[in-house]
Amino acid sequence: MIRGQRRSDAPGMAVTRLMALAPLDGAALDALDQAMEDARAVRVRRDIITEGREIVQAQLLLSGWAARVRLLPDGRRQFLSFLLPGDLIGACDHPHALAVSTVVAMSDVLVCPLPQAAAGSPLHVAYAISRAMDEGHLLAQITRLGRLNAQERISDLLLELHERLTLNGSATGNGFDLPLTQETLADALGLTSVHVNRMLQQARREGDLQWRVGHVKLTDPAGLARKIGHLPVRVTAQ
Amino acid sequence: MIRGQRRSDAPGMAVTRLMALAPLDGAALDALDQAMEDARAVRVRRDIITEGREIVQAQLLLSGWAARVRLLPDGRRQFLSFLLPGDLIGACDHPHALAVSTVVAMSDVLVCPLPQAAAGSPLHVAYAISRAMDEGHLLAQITRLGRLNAQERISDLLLELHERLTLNGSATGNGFDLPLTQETLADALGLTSVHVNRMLQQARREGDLQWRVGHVKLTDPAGLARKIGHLPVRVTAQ
DNA sequence: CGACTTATTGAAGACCGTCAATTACTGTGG
DNA sequence: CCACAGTAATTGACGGTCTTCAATAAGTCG
Repeated sequence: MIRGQRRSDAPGMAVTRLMALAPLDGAALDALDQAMEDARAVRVRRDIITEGREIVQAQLLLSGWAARVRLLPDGRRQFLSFLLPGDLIGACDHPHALAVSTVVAMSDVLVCPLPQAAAGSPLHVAYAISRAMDEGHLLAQITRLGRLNAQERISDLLLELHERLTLNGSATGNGFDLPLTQETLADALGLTSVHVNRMLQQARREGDLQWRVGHVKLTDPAGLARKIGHLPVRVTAQ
Repeated sequence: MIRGQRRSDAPGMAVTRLMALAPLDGAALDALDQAMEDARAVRVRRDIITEGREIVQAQLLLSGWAARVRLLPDGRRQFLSFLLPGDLIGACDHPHALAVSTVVAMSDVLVCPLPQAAAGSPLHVAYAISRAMDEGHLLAQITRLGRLNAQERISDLLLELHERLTLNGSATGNGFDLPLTQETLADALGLTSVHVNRMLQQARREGDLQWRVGHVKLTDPAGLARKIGHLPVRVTAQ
């Protein structure tokens, strides 16, 4: 049991997400409950896993935001993807796996060991689907960076985050908490914070979104998605 | 057995790569031999799998180049990654999996069904490592597009391709065949073909590489890698 | 309150895109 | 063997998006 932090209902979002991916049976829920007993708190800005180090234990993000990130020798930084409650961390199934990217906490987070799942079990299916969605998010990120302009990149990322947070029950209608600075957004979108700031102002002026520090509200997600040709990630038929 | 095309030694590169990832036993090699009996030829520019369609059978690329690609509604195109002999196509392990990207043949290619691998078998390990490397390549692509300039993007991608082709035995020292047009390169690097052309000329002038249609020779791969801070993808300890 | 981070604004310029034309190629058929 | 079409590579002029470099305002926390 973690100290100084009650096992609140927040981690429920992680289970909500996994349930949305594949219907979990009692055994799976028990395994998750069990794993949560060994939850571990990681402070904002601390590494959860480190690039190039051996992965000793796959983990499940229970609450808070994390991000996969790469640092270049000269100090440039690139966020590869964001991880939300219910996302897997370091889940690969070969021996002596090295982390291919650092995972850093973007807020104070709670993680727990990822319960083992027998081949074919509901939990196993949920993991596979989760990994496939992760891959989908990476592909979306590549397309964003390669072929969208600044305005489109911002909208596209916010739409993705909104969809994902809706899936795990963290969004409130069209609004959601976004614990990211404009500089962080810039390092995710391949832009400078100055330009992100200008484009965000433009988006606000045009009525596409409302922005308070730590909170975003999209005026019309569906309309915005149509406007920029955004498609949600889908990895299974029904 | 495929018709009109002898089962040449070319597919051997695919086995070479898988062997390099994990030492395969006789059973694995037999399974691969068996699968190659059902090899299928796909013409350049044809889809091997199509985004959004259900994946009926994972495949192994035996010879030729393929690429994962996304097309935007307005005609913009983004290549997500390139696939070389020995790479897996559509290998995901959840039911009713949908392809998250189209895979298109960049040259005439040979593919075969991916042999089943029992959990824990050498083949299974090779697949897992291959998938992890694929992910590494996607992360590298994100970093390229997000934080490298045009010159660095070109060098970084060529270095990656050189490393991968060396792994499966397709490179000849510092040179390798590159069946890509400058426009294709542009759509992979988030640039225009005009700018790729100019940057390639600059790289040639500065002595970094030689470029003939369909063939590249890097003057000093290790030096170039140091110069732009390129790191090869590594996913296992030793 | 004071130190720190984050957001905002302005001016200047670099990098890369767009448009359009020209020059190689490559393969095909007469 | 050459004419031809189609694709790919190359070049030039110009413009826009985004960056860089400051500086200032606003917010946060002990």
